[in-house]
Order: sequence, then C-alpha cells, then structure tokens
Amino acid sequence: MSGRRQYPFHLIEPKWQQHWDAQQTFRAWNPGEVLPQGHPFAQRYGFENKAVTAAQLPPKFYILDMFPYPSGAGLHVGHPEGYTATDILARYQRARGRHVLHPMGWDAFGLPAEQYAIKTGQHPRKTTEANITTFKRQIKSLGFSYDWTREVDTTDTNYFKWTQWIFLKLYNSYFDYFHNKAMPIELLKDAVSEIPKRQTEWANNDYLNSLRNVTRGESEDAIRRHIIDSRRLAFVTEAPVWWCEQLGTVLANEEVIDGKSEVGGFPVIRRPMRQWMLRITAYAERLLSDLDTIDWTDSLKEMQRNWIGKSEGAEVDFAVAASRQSAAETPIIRVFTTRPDTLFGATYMVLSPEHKLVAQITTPEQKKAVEDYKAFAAGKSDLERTELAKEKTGVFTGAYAINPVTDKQIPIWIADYVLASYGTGAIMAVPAHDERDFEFAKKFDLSIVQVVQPPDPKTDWQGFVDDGTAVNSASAELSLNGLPTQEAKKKITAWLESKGLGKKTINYKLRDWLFSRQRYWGEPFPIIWKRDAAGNLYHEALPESALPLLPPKLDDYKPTPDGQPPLARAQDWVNLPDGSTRETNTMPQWAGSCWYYLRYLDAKNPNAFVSPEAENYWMGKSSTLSSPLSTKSTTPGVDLYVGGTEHAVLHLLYARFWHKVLFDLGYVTTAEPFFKLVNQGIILGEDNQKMSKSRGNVVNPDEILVEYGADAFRLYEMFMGPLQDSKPWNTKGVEGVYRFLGRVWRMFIDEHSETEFEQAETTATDPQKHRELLNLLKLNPSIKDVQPTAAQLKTLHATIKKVTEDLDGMRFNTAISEMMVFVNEAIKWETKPASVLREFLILLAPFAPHVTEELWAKLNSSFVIRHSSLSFAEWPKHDPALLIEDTLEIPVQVNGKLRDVIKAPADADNATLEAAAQASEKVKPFIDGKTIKKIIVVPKKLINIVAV
RNA sequence: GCCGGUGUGGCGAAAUGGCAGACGCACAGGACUUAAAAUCCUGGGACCAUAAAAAGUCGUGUCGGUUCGAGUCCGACCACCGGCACCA
Repeated sequence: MSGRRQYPFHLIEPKWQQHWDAQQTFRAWNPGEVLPQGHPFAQRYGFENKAVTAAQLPPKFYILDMFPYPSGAGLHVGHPEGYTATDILARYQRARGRHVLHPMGWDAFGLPAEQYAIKTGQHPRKTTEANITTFKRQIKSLGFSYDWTREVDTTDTNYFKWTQWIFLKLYNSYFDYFHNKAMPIELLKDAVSEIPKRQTEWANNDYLNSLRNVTRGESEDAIRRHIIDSRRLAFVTEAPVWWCEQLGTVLANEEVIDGKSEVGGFPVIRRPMRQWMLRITAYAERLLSDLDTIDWTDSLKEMQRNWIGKSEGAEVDFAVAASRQSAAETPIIRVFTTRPDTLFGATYMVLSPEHKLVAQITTPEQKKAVEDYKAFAAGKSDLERTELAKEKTGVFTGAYAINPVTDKQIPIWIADYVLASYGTGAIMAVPAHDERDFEFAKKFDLSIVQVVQPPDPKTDWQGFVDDGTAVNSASAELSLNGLPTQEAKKKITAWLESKGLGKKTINYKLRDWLFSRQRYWGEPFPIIWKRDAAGNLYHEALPESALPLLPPKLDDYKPTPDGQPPLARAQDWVNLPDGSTRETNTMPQWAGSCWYYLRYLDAKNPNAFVSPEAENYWMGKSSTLSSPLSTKSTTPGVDLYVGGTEHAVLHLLYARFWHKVLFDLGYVTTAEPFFKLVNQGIILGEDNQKMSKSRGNVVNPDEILVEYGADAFRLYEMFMGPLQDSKPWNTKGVEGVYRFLGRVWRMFIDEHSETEFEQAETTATDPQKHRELLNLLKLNPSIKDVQPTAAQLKTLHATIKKVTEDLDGMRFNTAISEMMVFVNEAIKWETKPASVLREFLILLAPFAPHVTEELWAKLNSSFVIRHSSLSFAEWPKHDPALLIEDTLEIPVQVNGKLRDVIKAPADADNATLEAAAQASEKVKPFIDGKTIKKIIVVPKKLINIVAV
C-alpha cells in the first residue's frame, strides 16, 4: 500500500456498480420496447411507461469494442485500454443526447479450451464458462457502461444457430459477376440451361473451365449439380492447404506466418485435402474500393489493400512449339504480366513446378530432372521457399514456346520462384527488366535482351525495372519503340486483344478463404453428404429448421489417427439413418466474430439473427441509389469500433465480406459494417529501462484496482498518452491520477467529516455496515449556492470547451490534463459555487464515473439540481462570451526571437500594438541603431519586428 | 526490398506555421508532524555567468530549403516500431 487511501473508492465503486446493475441504467432500447417507470433515460426523454418508435428515440450511437477471447489468464492491462476509451465516449454521447448502444460479449470458440480438453478430458464448454466468469467479473469491476442484457457468447447454441444460418446463406448463394453481387442460388438453377449462351460472361472463371474435365461422362443431373456447387459462395474443393501436424488441423493463409502457425508457431506443410472454402475473392474489388467510403486510418486501409493485392496487367498466350514426336495439339501457356510492354524482351518462360502442363510438355530427356525438381520443391516448407536472399533454383523442361511478337522459340523452365497460386502459375521471363528473372537468367545463362531504356542514360538497363522508353520492340506488324512505358502497355495490350493472343486483366493476391477446421470446439457445418445413383458423393444443406446443429458428445477430443476431425469419432452422430453422413469439419474461430456486432442489435431474438427494425434503427438505413451496380451506402453502420491492430486483415476483412453478402441478400442495409475504426496502441511492459518491448500483459488489473480503484485505473489508462500510440505501463503514473482524484474529493468533502468517517470505519465491526458510513461524509463548507464570479466562469468554460473538443477528437490525455488544471485552480477558491462544481462533475463523469456519482449525490442532497441521474445529465455547453479577455499578453519578437511580452487591451489596433512593442524597454536594445524593415502583427497573438 | 507510422527534458507527454516542454511521474528544497505517511508550498531543458540573480547563447533524430517566424511545411538522409515480402 502506498500511503493513506485518498478517498473511500473501495466502498463507492461497488456501491455504484450495484446501483447501475439493479437499475439497468445503461440498457439500450429497441424500437417498440416499453421503457420502465423511473429509468433515467426514460425520465430524460419523457418515455416512462411508454413504447417508443424508432422515430421517437433520440439518434443512435453504436460504439463497439472488439470482444475478447476469454483466455484462462484473465484480463491484462491492454484489454481495458480500448474498453475505457469506448466507455468514456459512450457516457459522453449519452450526455450529448444520443441513444447509445454499447455492448460486450465473448469470442469464445478457440484452441486453448480444446487443447485443455485433450489433456484433461474437461469439456471445452466448462473451461470456457469458467473463463467467461472471470473476464466478466474483471470487466464489471471497471465500471463500464455496457448493456449486459445484450451480452453474446459465440459458443452459445442460441448464437451459433445463427452463425450456421449465415453459412447456409453463403452456401445457398452465388456471386453474379454481371450484377457484381451475391444472389440466391435458385436464380442460378434457372440459368444453368443458359450456360452455353453465357460462356463469354463466365469465361473468366477458372472453376467453370476446370469443370469441363470433371464433368466428362457424367449424367446431366450430376453436371448440373457440379455447375451449381462450383459457383456457391461456400464450396468444397480439393486443394493444397496448410496442414499443421502439431495442431492437427488445416489453417487459412492468414493464420500462417513465415511458414509457421500463428497459434503456437508450429511448422506447416502444403497438403491436398477436401476443404470448405468461402468465395471472398469474388468480393476483392468491392472490399478494395469500399475502403474509400469508410473512416479508418490510412495504415489500416493500406494493410487491407496490400492483402487484397490488386494488380493490373495482361494475360498473354504463348503457344508451345511443336515437339519432335507429338503432332496434333500444341498446348497454350497463359501467363499474367504487369509489364506487357516488355513482351519483346521475354527470352524464356517459367512454370511453377505444380503447373498442370508440366508433365505434358516435358521432353523424355528432361523427364527425370523435372520430376526430381518437383519432388525437391514439394518437400520444401514455405519458409524455405521464401527465405530471403536464397539462390534461385529450377530446371529446363526441354520444351520451347513461341514468343508471339518475336516469333522466336524460347525455352520453358520450371522454378519454385513462380507460385502456382498466383496469376496463372506461369510467367514470361523478361530478365532485363525484372529482378528475379534477371537473377535466374544470370545463374542459368539465359539470354538477356534490353527492351526498356531508362530515363537517365547513366542508369544501367540491366535489371532496370522502372518505367522508361521502349526499345528493340518492333516486328513487321507492330512497333513500340520510342513509347513511354505506360503508352507501350496500352498499345501492346490492344494489339494482343485484336489478335486474340491476350487481354487486359486484373489480378488479386487475395485467395479464397479456407473455412474448415479439424477441430471439436467450433460450429459444426449444417451439411450432410450423400451418394447419387452412380455412387458419386455430393453434399446437401440441412434445412434452417434443423438449426442449431449441436456438436456430438465426445470422450476424446483428439483428431482421429488418420487425420479425420474429432467429430468423426462420434459415429452415432455422423451416420444418419438414411445412409447419409454428416460433415465432420467445424468452422474457424473467425466465423462467430464475423457478425457478432449484428447480434448485439437484437441479441435475444429467437426468430431472426436480427430483426429488420433493430437493424434499421442501430445501423441506419441506406439510401437507395439508382444504379443497381452501386454498392455504396451513405449510412454509417457502427459509429465507432475500437480494437487492436492484430485484427487489421483477418477479422476485419472477413467481417466486411460477410456483411457485404448479407447486404447483397437484403438482410442488412449498409454496405460496410464499421464506419469508423480506431486501433488502440499496445501497452508495453513496465521495465522500460531494459528496453523491454514485451507487452504489458503481466500487469493484472485486479491488483491495481485494490490499491487505487477503478476510476484511477481508467484515468491512468487514458492519461498515458494518445490512444493510438503504444506506451509503457508505469504503476507510479497511476498514483498521479489517483492523487488528482483525491484532490477532487477534498474539493467537495468536508475534512472533519472525513476524519469522523475514517475513525468510524476502523472501529465498525460489521463490514456490511461500512457502506452506510458514507453518509457521515459532509459537503465541503466552502461550496455555496452563490453566483460564480466572472473569473470562475471563465475557468469553467475554458475547461468545458477543451474537454468537449478533446473528446470529439478522442484526445483523452489532454482532456484529463485540462481537468487537472481546473482543479488546481478551483481548489484554491475560498467560495466554490455549487453550479460550477456541478458542471465540472458532468465533465469528469465519463472518465471517473464512480466517484463523480457519489459526489453528485452529495451535492444533490444539499442543493437543488436539474437531473437526478448523472449518467444521463446533459453535457454542458461553453459560452464563448465568457472566455473573452479584456487584456492580452502579447509576445514581442525581434527577427523572430522573443524579447518581451507586453500587455495590451484586447481591442487594440495594429498601430497601437506596433508602437507599444517598439516602446518596450526590453525590445529597445535590439532595434536601436537598426532599420525597421517591417512589423508583423498577428492580432491578439504576436508582434514580430524585422530589423536590420 | 516495398508500404505505413514514430523520433521533443531523467520518464509518460503537450503545442490551428506564432511565448517549445502544458499536465503528470520521478527528483530536490521547504511547511505541517515527536517521527513517518499523507497533504500543502516552491524549484526545475542545456550552456554561460554569478554569492544569488538578471541578461545572454544554444535547444524538438541529422543535413539543407521555404518563411518575418518552423517541433509543425518542403527535400535528402539516419534510427526505431508495425505490416507485407520471389505476388510476375
């Protein structure tokens, strides 16, 4: 304990937390709900005992925290940073007259509970519930104004029923490229017969093209099914995926960092498996372009842009040169390039080792070398393949392609620096103007031909990758010579298109979202598998009425030895009477967090994931724009979303994707879920002198609360610095704001009565009675119901102005320092006007809600007040007239250097100020004997005399 | 390598192009106290000077530029943090 307790927060804080709970003070109301008698919100707006419509309710403000994963370790000081910021703003917006939705919940599916289950046999539900209990107790002890009636838990059957329901929507939808939006799969069923007519529209789609092989020789029904299944937003594919042996599951691209699992850091390998995927790639362009409609930081938007990775270029077809023995069909190799202007410099080609044409084109002489290389590449981990500064490797296939503009034969190689998963899995190599191709060509002695002249003739053209002027780029039909890169691109692309050799193309790095996991503790897929007459396996969705689909009971949560998910152990559950079987994969943890912000709007609705009325009121209506292609919405959605940067790409991209699907299908009315988003910085460890960069998650808030209380903790979290910055935790710093709260307390409370209170507390035997002892405390006799002086009003209104502006700009640290300035000043007043102190309490209340409620109640017991509840008291407005100064102190500079500060009437004109400045005794020595060239007067601010 | 961000006292930080360091921590001195804790008051960027001061000089990562005036704007560079990384 660091000295005497500043004020009895240990009694005040639980008292008010219980009061808020009992009164449901911070409950938010949906349109149509009846507001109870005596509720402070109902009282403020005159809604007591009334049902209110959306139009009657005050304008909404939806302020959202990223809900936590309730780990066994409990809360650390990093969690409450964002929560405190949003709570302050929630309370501020209530005061400003907004109807605030401020909910909290639990992202509770996850690996730790499952791994604990594997070790101990304890059901993950038990572990999860225990952790939630701890988290909830800790979060409640901080006095946040959450509406707990809307609490959600992603592992609750009443919640994941709707997660499964949304999956069915994805399953039963397809992406219509013509309308650029998701549509019900029924519409596609009608259109399947038209497929031949719409080939052009769909020619883009690899999965349709690949069907030609799959569907060969099958029945018409089977073909129809293949076509439909291949276009669903949730689809099954046999694809190489990241398999993590130690975790016993596959992982999404986003969960693999540097060739290791994000969770646990275990090695991962590529392995072909049958998996569920979500077609997020269809939304790449909208996910990219709609970033312009939302208010996120540039760095965050940039991370999403990079992840989506749009690049514009061209696809070019290269014919494989007819080989000695084969005759009829020469295959075509399609490449993607962002530099079609360098086509004349393409002196060889490279296929990824996995490219499907490799086996077909390889010559018998090279067969062994190629197969050896393929095995070598497949055996490499991702880390080995992408390791920095590694040597390029590759082998020649023996085959040649024909460069379509030079007509020359160029060798075809395979190399693992070409990725199967990007573009077409094949490149045209232009060694003169691409770093990687250049390196490769040097190593394997391939020819390097200049086709771009750098703008600066001194620059070496070898390895020059920037824009320049095309050279050596002419054939009988076409010349690019002399054209700047950008124009050369246009010209060659047009030429390729006219010849049917290629076309303008856009590529994205974004891959489809691998959506299945081999885990127990996740949402089961509402899918069953059947066989058709020919014995082919196919899938069907369960009807909505079958939801929620619960996971089976298990004794052993491990995956099966043959790599089947744990659910496969439950044979009774898997095998259905009609011979069909259940899907045994589960959904990834991201599924539940993709839409939780929507469930908060109507958390207990048993009939819908959210009612249209609730969605409309809290997310806002979209204005219907005339063009059906428009995906823009003019409305905000969540007004403010605060959380850590660790979710910059994963959660935030997935949630935007789901939201857009729900938007397309008409279930939500905004194209974007989170209008404004702010990332709080990381709190670093305390031992900063060792330059420790570790997160401050060793500091347990419980210990801080025991010693300083929740109000001081909240205040310190905000006072450390700007919300967005990372900063080191310093427990000593908590004492500073704690002392500030003590000063506030002493400003309001009579010292004598406090001594009595403290003595009574030490002698009172029954701790239950302690709280009643708070009644012994009396108001400070210096507080009187008097008219404030002009100076007092000025101090108050300057504080109102600054705190209001700072809250609007989320500058909590400077708002707090301004209130410190106020208290340092006001505590000296011999007579403290009750009206001034009352307004000050409203300003401080969002930051330190407990102590202000107690002081507010004390003040109310002696003076007439306007509102009975501080939580819904109206925010004060500053009066600019009160801030006007009669006399100003104006700095005087000579040649930009400060020489004096003079006093002048606020309305003094420039000539008066100039004269006064020159008359200053301190200024004179610096201008004597010099010529005054000019005098700059910034009214009310500054005078600068320029003298030489 | 590419993209984004940040560099200000011993520390956390503050400053619409206009008095750099508000507010707080730590520290030092004083008051109160038998004493301590708590509280209250005072001090504080560096240098130079001095018994003490005043005055002065320098000072916001480095170098340059724009401007009457730059922590703030522009250019080049350095360091650190975050993200991406053989993406054709």
